Amino acid sequence: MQESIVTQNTAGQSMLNDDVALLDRIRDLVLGGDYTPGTALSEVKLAEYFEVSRTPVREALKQLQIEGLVEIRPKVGTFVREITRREILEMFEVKETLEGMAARLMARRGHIPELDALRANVEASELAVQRDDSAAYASLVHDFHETIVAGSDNRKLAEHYRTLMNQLAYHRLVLRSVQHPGRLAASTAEHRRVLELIAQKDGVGAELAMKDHVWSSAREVMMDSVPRQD
Amino acid sequence: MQESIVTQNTAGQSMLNDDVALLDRIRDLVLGGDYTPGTALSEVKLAEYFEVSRTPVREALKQLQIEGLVEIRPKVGTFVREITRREILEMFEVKETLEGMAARLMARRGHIPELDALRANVEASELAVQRDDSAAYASLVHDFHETIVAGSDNRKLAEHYRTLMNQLAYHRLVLRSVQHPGRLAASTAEHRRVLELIAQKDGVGAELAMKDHVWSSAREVMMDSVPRQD
DNA sequence: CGATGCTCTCTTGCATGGTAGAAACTCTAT
DNA sequence: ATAGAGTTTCTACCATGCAAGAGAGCATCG
Repeated sequence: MQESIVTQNTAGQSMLNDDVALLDRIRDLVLGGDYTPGTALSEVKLAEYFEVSRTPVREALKQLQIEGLVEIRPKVGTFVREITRREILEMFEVKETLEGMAARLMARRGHIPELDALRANVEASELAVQRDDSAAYASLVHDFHETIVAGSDNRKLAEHYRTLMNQLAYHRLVLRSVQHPGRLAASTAEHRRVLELIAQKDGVGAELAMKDHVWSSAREVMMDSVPRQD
Repeated sequence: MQESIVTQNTAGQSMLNDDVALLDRIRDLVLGGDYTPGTALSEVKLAEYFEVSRTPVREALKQLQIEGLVEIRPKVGTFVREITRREILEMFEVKETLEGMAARLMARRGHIPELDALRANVEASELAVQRDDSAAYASLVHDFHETIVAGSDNRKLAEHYRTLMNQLAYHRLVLRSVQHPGRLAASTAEHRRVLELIAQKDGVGAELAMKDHVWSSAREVMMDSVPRQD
């Protein structure tokens, strides 16, 4: 079972990036979605595919277990974990809180470079909505949230946020839900609202607006991207 | 340099707990405070002390690096990281947000076993204050916060919280600041306030009260336990 | 005396062999 | 046919050997 480790499309680009951390490459493999939950991830197979020994593969898998993406059953094997609907809901709750916090912290900082970046981002998003360019939009959404987290100027918050997003495989979820025509415009309006509240240094308002926004998009994503699996 | 790996007191109890994860044992060593920041943690020395090979030690150190407790400089060595005052402040900001979230989530759950545990905890704390028993109090403070996080019924939140507390070495910090006579009574009053708001299912109120409380204790801890080091 | 280059020793990084345990498979007996 | 015990084969796990880089110390040269 499970003859080839990876699909052809990723094999094409795996020629020159050898300094990229093995951990990230294996994580992308797991998040890539080619594996259904329960699939075995053999140390040996992965080592052969990535042309390294079992030791670094093992270290990476151990980390992925801590991140919650795989499950290592001692002396049995390593398997792609099933992420339950409940877990995704919990992650969105944490996401809502962390991003709300980030908006609040950024608002109290006054005029900083990230604010200009945010304004540029929202304006680009509005253009993307007009052109109905959902690919560009998905990328801009990602940047919007990253910019606010960076603008919070709290590195620990940023670390927790990054960990969370890795577990959520958020980008993949968004790509599917962003297709909804109505949601695109609504989401952008919410972005602008958050931006304006931050610009007005209204920390509490920005936090609430951000939480509302996260929750709206969570609802949207949970609707059609996350199957009822338990 | 650094002749003995561990102090005598821990050596006494290290006889029967062999199934305890090596990661936790090394983390306790680092958090134990016997090492000043910058101290080298040799894989070989640790392996000899714990009577295992370098491989599991290496895996544990890699995880501690991700947790932010040590710094691995490739081909040079592994060193106890210096945690800056700024970092501690950032961690308290995240702590404030996460615990506020936990209180809010717990409040909306209604009558659950954790609520009774919380009430018992606060009453025990009030007794401990009367008896001026700061050792018992420190333990109860820990349980109070753990109970609220558990009561939030959000496992992802609990995971992030645990990670954060590991980095903060919070217990050590509290043990020092709890000596302040005035703070003990004030802190307990804040605990009761949070409890009552949760019992009344006032999620927003509980969140705000919790955040206030975390911030007050953070101020206290930062005052005398955290030296200005940068 | 100072600066520069070399060597030697220390570290982590990686590869690999052997071990123990879990699960699946087969063969046997009922 | 089915249940059970033995065996085989897979897995993660750990120990260890080797390699490569970083840095300290020393010698040598200006």
